[in-house]
Amino acid sequence: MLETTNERAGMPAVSATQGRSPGNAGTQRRKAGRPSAAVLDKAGITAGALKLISRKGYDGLTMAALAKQLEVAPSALYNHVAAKRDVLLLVEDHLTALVDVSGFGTASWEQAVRTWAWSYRNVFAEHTPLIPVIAVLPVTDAPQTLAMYETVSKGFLAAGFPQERVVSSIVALESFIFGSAYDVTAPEDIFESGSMAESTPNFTAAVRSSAGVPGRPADVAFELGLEALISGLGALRG
Amino acid sequence: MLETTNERAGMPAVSATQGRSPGNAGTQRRKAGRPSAAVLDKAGITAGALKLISRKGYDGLTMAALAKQLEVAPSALYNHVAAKRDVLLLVEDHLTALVDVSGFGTASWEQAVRTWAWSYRNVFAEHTPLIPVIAVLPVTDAPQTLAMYETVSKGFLAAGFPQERVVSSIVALESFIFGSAYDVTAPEDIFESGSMAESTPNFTAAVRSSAGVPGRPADVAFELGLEALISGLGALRG
DNA sequence: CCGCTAAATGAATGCCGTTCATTTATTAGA
DNA sequence: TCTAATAAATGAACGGCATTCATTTAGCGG
Repeated sequence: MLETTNERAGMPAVSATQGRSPGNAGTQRRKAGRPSAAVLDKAGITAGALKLISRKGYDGLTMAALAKQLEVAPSALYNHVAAKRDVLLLVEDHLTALVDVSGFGTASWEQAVRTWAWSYRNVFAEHTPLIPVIAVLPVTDAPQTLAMYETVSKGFLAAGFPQERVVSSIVALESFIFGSAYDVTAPEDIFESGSMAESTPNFTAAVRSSAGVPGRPADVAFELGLEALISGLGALRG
Repeated sequence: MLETTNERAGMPAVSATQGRSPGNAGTQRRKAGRPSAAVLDKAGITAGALKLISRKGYDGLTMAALAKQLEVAPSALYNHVAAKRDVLLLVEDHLTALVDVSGFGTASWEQAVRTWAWSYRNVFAEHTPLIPVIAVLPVTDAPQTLAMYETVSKGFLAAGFPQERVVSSIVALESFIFGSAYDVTAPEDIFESGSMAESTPNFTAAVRSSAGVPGRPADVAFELGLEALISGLGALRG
């Protein structure tokens, strides 16, 4: 629980320990037993996971690869997390802190929601494998996520939303945001009907004419749905 | 490559082939080599996967378990699907055919969308592990899915939607539907803030007052968002 | 000083998707 | 009608995965 941020500053401890034979590429082993300075902590694990994700994607995020990244044996990770799910949780909470909630309290409700929703979608579009985790995640375990909900709730209440509709309104928006995050990852030709085009004339024509609309398709659809939700939900204010 | 559709009609061939000694629990071995009557086909694999999913959930859907369910060696499956992803695809396309599109052509656009969206959400709420697959799935590979899009597109066009907005409107609705399907699976106490309740007074109060609203929380939020989308998108008709 | 606990290693486990060589049956073509 | 190609099954094997366990070592509290 300490989360001592200091030990994450420099190189991992092993780098100072090794290098006795110059020219060794840094693959030197650490002996068994507890090291004098702790090598791992949750912040370091989070940082290592993020680096691994950005370099190799979520397929590359394995406990073995994460251990290697941190220059540690895989089993050492289990002194700090109970399972891989906990690593994903750390990453999720870290990312949620990046979502822009600054509009609440400074801008109109409509504009604050716009900023928040676009930011939220953009952050998780790069991290869709986390979405199934988030969906089942009790907020208790994710303090930053809880903080985000607090700010957003306060904004909704200040805008005149009746208390009992705040959570369901946020959930509706969030559902749209998560679904739209997936949409960003879809391949461009996802709607190419190929050989069955003749049997689906209406859909095929609609897809064709969509091609002329400026902007990324996922952005166009998100804009459309978000504005519909904002005006529809906004009408329910007291 | 044949994909002879006829062999998909009846029960999987295995049911007719086995059980030579009645009372035998079906653990009988088959010799190596091609059997006279084909044991596997895509319809049988789909049915086996669905049975497995309903009994053991998606964690229980492994290639080994599926093979056992179909009384076949695991490697035999790879004569019919290239990878496990293909099995999920078969399941997805099967489920999409269960989505109710009957409102399009018979009811108002609003009512047709309502029926379609609720049905779509309910079907996939039980199958959320498919959602990441659907998101990346080119429709070419899923004929039933393509058929659904055709019916829905036709309904939107008939309701007066400009052609170039049909696809993005459907995508926006679908994003909301997929996100909401996840929401159904969330545990009841997902918003219990626990020990941090004092630092999140607005959110905690909102969660408390939500408890008084009748209906399942996921349903309330879905209703709210869906009606907002219907009125917001409906305003864009020509 | 001594024992407990924390944090590391390294070996081992069981499951998973997938591949490959092999066997056998069907089918197409000369 | 023989024959070669192909299709569909078995069974053994593979590498990778998350996770567990015994062991070693270091620091801390009584």
